[in-house]
Amino acid sequence: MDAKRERIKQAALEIFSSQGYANTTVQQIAERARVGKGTFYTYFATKEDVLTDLLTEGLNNMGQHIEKKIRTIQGSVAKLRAIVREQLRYFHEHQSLCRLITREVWGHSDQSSPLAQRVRSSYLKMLQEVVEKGIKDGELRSLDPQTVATALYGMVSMVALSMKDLPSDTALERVEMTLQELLFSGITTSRMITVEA
Amino acid sequence: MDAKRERIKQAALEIFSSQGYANTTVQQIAERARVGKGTFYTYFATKEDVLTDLLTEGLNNMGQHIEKKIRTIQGSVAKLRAIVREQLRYFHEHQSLCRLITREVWGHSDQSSPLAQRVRSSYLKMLQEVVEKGIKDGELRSLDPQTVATALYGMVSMVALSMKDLPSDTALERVEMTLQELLFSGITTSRMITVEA
Amino acid sequence: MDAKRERIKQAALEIFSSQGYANTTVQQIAERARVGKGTFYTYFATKEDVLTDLLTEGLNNMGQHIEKKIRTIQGSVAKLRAIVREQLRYFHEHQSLCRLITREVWGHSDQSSPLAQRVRSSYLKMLQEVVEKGIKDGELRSLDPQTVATALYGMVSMVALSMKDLPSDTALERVEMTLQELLFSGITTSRMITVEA
Amino acid sequence: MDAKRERIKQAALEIFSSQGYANTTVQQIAERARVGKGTFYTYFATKEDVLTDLLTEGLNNMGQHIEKKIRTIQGSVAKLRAIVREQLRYFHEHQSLCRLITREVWGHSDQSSPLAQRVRSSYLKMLQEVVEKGIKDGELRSLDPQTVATALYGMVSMVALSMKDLPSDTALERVEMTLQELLFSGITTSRMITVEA
DNA sequence: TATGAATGAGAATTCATTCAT
DNA sequence: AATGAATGAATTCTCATTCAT
Repeated sequence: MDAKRERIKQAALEIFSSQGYANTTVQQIAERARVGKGTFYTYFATKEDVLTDLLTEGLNNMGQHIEKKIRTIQGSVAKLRAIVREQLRYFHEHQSLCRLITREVWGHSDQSSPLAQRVRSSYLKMLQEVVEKGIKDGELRSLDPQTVATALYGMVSMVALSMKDLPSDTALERVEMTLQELLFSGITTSRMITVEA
Repeated sequence: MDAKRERIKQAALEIFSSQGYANTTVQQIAERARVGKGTFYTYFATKEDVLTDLLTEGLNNMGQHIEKKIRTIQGSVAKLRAIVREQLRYFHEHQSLCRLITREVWGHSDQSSPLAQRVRSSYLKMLQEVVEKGIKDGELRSLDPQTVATALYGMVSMVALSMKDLPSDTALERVEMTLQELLFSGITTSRMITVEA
Repeated sequence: MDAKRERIKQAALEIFSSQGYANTTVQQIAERARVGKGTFYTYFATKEDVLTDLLTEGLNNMGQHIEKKIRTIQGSVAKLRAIVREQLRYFHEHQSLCRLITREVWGHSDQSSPLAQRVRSSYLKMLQEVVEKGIKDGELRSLDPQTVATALYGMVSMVALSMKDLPSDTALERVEMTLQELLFSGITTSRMITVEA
Repeated sequence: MDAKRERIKQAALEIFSSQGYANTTVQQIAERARVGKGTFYTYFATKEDVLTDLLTEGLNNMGQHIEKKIRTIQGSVAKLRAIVREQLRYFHEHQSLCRLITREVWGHSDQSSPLAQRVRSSYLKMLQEVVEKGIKDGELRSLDPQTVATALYGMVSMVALSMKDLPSDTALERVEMTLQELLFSGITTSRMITVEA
């Protein structure tokens, strides 16, 4: 039964996300997954393994989900719009995952966790490439792509984390619109005139 | 000697930030602070107390630091500019604190940690008020202030976390400019025309 | 299929001998015997049962083997010679068994393991009887039979344990001769003159 | 208090010897030493560390004790006599140590435990040298020194293990005399005539 | 009969906290 | 005030044994 492995992962995700990885005991995970403590170790070699699994799989899934959505979209601006929309929805729907990534990936220094480093960059790299393309095509302003990608990611994920547990769909849409406006047109009423180097 | 208390706090901050709160032992903190393990408990009742201290004090300090900077500044846009600048510099200079907040405040669900809740909102509230004022004055577009405040915070802090350990001052300035441009004027070359409700 | 039972015993013996009983898992035994872990329990009720089986059977086999060899031999000295020769060869050929006996039988206090007690004495008793007969017949000097039997056993088995894994037959013969000389004629060049009580 | 370290070692020795290392829990050691379980780890890094300590120290002590005794003795035969006497008394007085060595040193294959290898040879080497000297001086017959040393060791230690817990001193003396006779003059009434190569 | 997934009792080890000095 | 030795609760992980297939 591979359903058991999934049950364990799901249980782990939920508890990790609410208490943090380090405060979670294998016992708790097993109980929530309704399996024996020993069974946990039939499916995962160590407690850390579930974490790794959850993080890589979670980010991979989101990455694939989003890539599929934007593949057919023309134009970098439109692509970025879709990314904001999808990342927000994904993290909103998988708030536990988002919290886990924030805690265990962004909350670690690169040196102390090579996993964090790896996981972090996989998704960001895609964002960055979209931004670079947009700049080359003249659709986007010439800003440092890496900074832009990170800022976009940070903006969306922290907003997702702030949303109360189950806001109505309209609330979600309003938040999304706010982020889109902010990101694409800026916060000011009058457009700044900037002379770029 | 109150210097000892500060030494302990500083030591704790550094180790918490690089290993995470839960993976840090009181022994390690004491060693780094060059005091005996028992001495730790002369100054703090529990290990968690240092964390609480660091988080509240850290965010308070940043809040006060920034409030002082913007007090004399006229105009909401100018104020926000200053906030972005100062928060980025503060988090860059205190990357440990930033990481700690990300881990222990944003990485927790509100329910599981009332402290997180409290700490989180104290700084955000100020941001939000500046945004609200700006909207009322017509300087800022009419976007949801809470979302904008959170987005701004997330953007800046994740960018701060991404900066390699000791970038040159010019690098810092370039990142700052990118964020400013992004936030105030948006990412697109052509201003979106949006009809607002 | 009773071959399976033997496969399991053989596998257990080898692993017990090299890692010790307590460090050996049923899993390892099953793997080495090329059966499923559950199958182990078709043939043995508990892990300890295999150990008991191996020890009693091993010592019994050696006992029978040796008794058969000496049955037709006349004279106690000749009998003892044969015993030294055969025990050395048996333990050399079954070094695993010898190590197991040393570990699990001699390495336990009598109280803690009645099995040890029983197993130990079965073979020693035979030795002792041969010695007693020899003394009565005037072939052997009047030394305490129990001590002599134990000494002989200890001498032979520790030497067997010391022999590198696969010494040539001539090496084995040289060792055997050394033991025979030592035991029968003593270590000194000049015969000690001892007045016996 | 370094007495505590000794209490722990003594407790460990006793329990290891009666139940075997692997069956002994740190809990049991701590209880018998009348300290908390955690205290055990103040003095020893791991459970294995006590074992190592006991084995090396035990054999070293015996080695030194015996070397001191024989240093002033002239003649190899006399030296060997003293060795038999002292090893027997030492192992009789420290039966726990003897059992521990038998179990954990002789009961392991060399490959599986480099410690065993090392510990085993340290004492045997000394024995062997005495034998070699005796042969060179013509006091001892020309037998393989390594085999003789091992045989002597095995003989004495297994006899020591067999002695009921607290035999009278006269019993001990009788056993000692038996071993001496056996080792030096051989078991037969008539001296074997052997032509040596 | 053969199997291996499931399980929980149990073991080593860690660590926050206490307390006597 | 400062210290570190002492402690036991708590945690991860192992493994003999059971049992449904």
